[in-house]
Amino acid sequence: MNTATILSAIGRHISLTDDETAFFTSLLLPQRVRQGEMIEREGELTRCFIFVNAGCLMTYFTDKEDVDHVIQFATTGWWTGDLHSFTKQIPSIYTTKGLADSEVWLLPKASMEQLLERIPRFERYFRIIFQNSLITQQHRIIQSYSATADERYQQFREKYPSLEQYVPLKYIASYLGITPEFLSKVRRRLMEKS
Amino acid sequence: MNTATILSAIGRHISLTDDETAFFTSLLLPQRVRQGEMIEREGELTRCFIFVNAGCLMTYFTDKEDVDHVIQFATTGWWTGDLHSFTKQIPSIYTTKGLADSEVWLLPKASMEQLLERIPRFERYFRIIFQNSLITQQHRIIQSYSATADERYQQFREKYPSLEQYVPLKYIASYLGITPEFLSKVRRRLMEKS
DNA sequence: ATAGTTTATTGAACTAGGTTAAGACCGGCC
DNA sequence: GGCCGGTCTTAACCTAGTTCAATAAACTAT
Repeated sequence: MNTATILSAIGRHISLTDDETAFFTSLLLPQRVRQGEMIEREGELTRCFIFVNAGCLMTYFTDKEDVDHVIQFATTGWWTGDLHSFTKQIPSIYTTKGLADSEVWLLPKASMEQLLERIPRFERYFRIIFQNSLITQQHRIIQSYSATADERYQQFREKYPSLEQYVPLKYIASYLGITPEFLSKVRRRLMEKS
Repeated sequence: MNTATILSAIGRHISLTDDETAFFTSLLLPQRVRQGEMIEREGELTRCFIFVNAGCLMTYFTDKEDVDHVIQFATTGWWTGDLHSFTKQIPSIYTTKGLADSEVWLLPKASMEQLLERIPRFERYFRIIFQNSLITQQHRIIQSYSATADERYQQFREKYPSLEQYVPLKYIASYLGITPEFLSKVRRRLMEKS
């Protein structure tokens, strides 16, 4: 498992010396995640921030009626995990599992703190990552309130074409905030139109 | 208009020397916003990031059917504005206006960049701000998908009791993703119960 | 190959929330 | 004072999306 992907992702926002690169990579823990395997579990503390090196993960919330709600998919090049649990060290309300056999880099909380202290440019890096993520989440909220399920599905397909290969429809439905049955109807309507 | 509020908000996350404080405050532009006045408008570039010193603002999105969707309220101590427009310098899709006579500090984009360059600890400050905001938005998405309008309204009241004094019900309805008429029903049901 | 499990689809009955329209209330303002 | 524009509520009807139940198709594991 090599560091090319993660270093290039970071290189898009900040540049590092060779020493800094070496220090950073020394903090990373490689891990494999099999399809269906859970890497973080509801109720446990999130000890690591997760970078997807290959494959695909999803993070979901299980409500009081035991229904899962997908809050995020993450493919190659994305960070994921429960930020709330990670930063405050409280039990997570989310579960993260592999949608395909995947490889991830784990950055433990203590390592993250060392990293930010020793190379403050990483503050910048994560500031930019979180800022972009925030913009995306705001769009998602708007969409969920102003677009119909049909529109949301079409925009999802346009925005994340690469996900369709990994993600079962029922999880896409969940991500869109509808039932799998209704997604079926939506898909049918779209097929009939074209 | 004095800088005590904004400095204390920042002091909660990073500490500054007197020189740094002076430099930071020299970048801020004070502005008054009257109730109903728009401080950022859909279609225009967002030139400044906004800190609410007193009063209350709201940011909303107007959809193709001309319906407004409130995406954020901001009272004393909160940053607001359209991050997407601000960072990429593209026309904003949001409008921000005063819900009450308010005072804000404006931080122009160029000043923000100078600030981050000269005092990299501000990268840390904004990293933390965005990270917390991201956590909040994720909760909001979960809620919109897993809670009923009744539950969302009650949780809103618990979470932001201070907003009720400023915010007309129709905007609360919009924030919750329902119509004002339906919020009326919800409120009535709650009254009858207790 | 076969049985068992998970995923996707279909249709009928249902409900949370939307729409439309009307009236009550309230505050500003000439 | 009286009018006017905005806010809130009520009620009757409407619809996007849910629930439930049955079936088909696709994986998995023996």
